[in-house]
Amino acid sequence: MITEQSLTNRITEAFPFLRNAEPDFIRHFFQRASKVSLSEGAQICSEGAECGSLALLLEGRVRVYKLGETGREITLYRLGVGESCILTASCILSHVPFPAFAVSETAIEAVVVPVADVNRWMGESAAWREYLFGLISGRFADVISMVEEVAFRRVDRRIAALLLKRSIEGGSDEIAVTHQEIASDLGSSREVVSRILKDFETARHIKVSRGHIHLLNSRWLRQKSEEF
Amino acid sequence: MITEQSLTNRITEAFPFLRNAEPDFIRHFFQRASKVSLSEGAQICSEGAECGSLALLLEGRVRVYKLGETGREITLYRLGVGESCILTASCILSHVPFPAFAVSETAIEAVVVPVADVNRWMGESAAWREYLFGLISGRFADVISMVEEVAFRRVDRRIAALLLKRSIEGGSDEIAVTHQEIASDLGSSREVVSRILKDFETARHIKVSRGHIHLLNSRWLRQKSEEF
DNA sequence: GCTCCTTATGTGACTTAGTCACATACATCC
DNA sequence: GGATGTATGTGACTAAGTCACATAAGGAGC
Repeated sequence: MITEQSLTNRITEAFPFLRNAEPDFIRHFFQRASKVSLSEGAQICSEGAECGSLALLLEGRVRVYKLGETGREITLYRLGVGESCILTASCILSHVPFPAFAVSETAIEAVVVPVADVNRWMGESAAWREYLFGLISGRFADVISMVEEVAFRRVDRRIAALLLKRSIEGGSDEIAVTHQEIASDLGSSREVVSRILKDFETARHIKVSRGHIHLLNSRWLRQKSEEF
Repeated sequence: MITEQSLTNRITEAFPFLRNAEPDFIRHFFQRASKVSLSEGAQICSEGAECGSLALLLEGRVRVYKLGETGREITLYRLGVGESCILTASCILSHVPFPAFAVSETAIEAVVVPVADVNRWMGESAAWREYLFGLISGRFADVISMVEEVAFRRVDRRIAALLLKRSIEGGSDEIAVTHQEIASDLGSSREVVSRILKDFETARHIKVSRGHIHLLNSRWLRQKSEEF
């Protein structure tokens, strides 16, 4: 049960669908919700696990990824504030085991609600239903474009796109990332990433140092990322 | 509106969730539904299209696929009797354009219902809700395992698995498929498939002829497909 | 400052996959 | 039985992934 005014305000801020939701639903929601915190790097869901509750992200970022038999990884999508572990929801609602891993990339605060309520509210609140459906479709689309990426796009272009995205997100042309992290994001391998980054550097489009990449020529990277 | 007894029976047969659904919902469903037929090879949804209705498959099979800029294709999943173009549903419910192509692989009969009802019934019928959610999660899981396949599994193993699956589905060790079709299914290219099939044939595990593949050694194929 | 240690990165040699530009083979329809 | 369209074969090349290492960069502790 969440009652504290400042917290309910924060939650309503992070989840705008609550503004337009049915008063009854809102009341139930805060009655049944509780708040949890997790530190960075915490395993949130493991492959095959059954989820007993749904977490709505109030603060922080979560990475959902697949792990290959060879140890390689690929990021399916990320969750930010206002989103929720929708794969969890999907599993909850259809009683299917979770087919991936989820891990916190930053410290996290979340609002959690029990499975039973997630289900019940589907029938009671249009706002809740639309919120969940919107998330699921969004992630579904993410994963589909991931298939497209992996199946059809060249790794050098995908790396260029990733560097740009990170630079924009971080608001700086200096980004803190290791080659391994890039590889795990893209589902490629570290050596391949290293080699391509080296090529970029040789052509003076970036500057690499241990754990950091400095973008020197974003225009070129954009062009590269848009080829095809 | 569908009233004919034999047809409503057939529909209830294909969509068991209707058995346990609320009587009111069932009545509305048949009131608003209509039947359509499509021939093989018909384009059902195109990338970027907005879908105005939801189709529930009564007979036939649909392939949903992505098209790469280079012309290569990859199958995301297939729909059979009792399923429905859930990507459509997902797009309907979240007002997002359809991110792929769907085409009929056989002649098709389907029950279609207007978007507005799809939405409204979500609030009115638990059975309907569970049906749709079940489908979405199922497809979501399909696409996720597709990402895994493409990112991590070797093409020869994927081909072995595909041959076995087709053989089992068709109930025969003789399957009618071209190399191009296999490539389009897996998101690979025809030459690669041809070469791998040649290798399989040289090792006497299959026999290839124009448009057909004969499995000679299913046990070996299974083993191959299960490596990793 | 200097060592130790962990983690990050570099590299060559090799295998697997995808591309391009063709050549050939097969089926069937007049 | 030749023409035509589709299916398949092939070599040469580029891109990507794997393996087995070598090397280097930075922090912890002294």
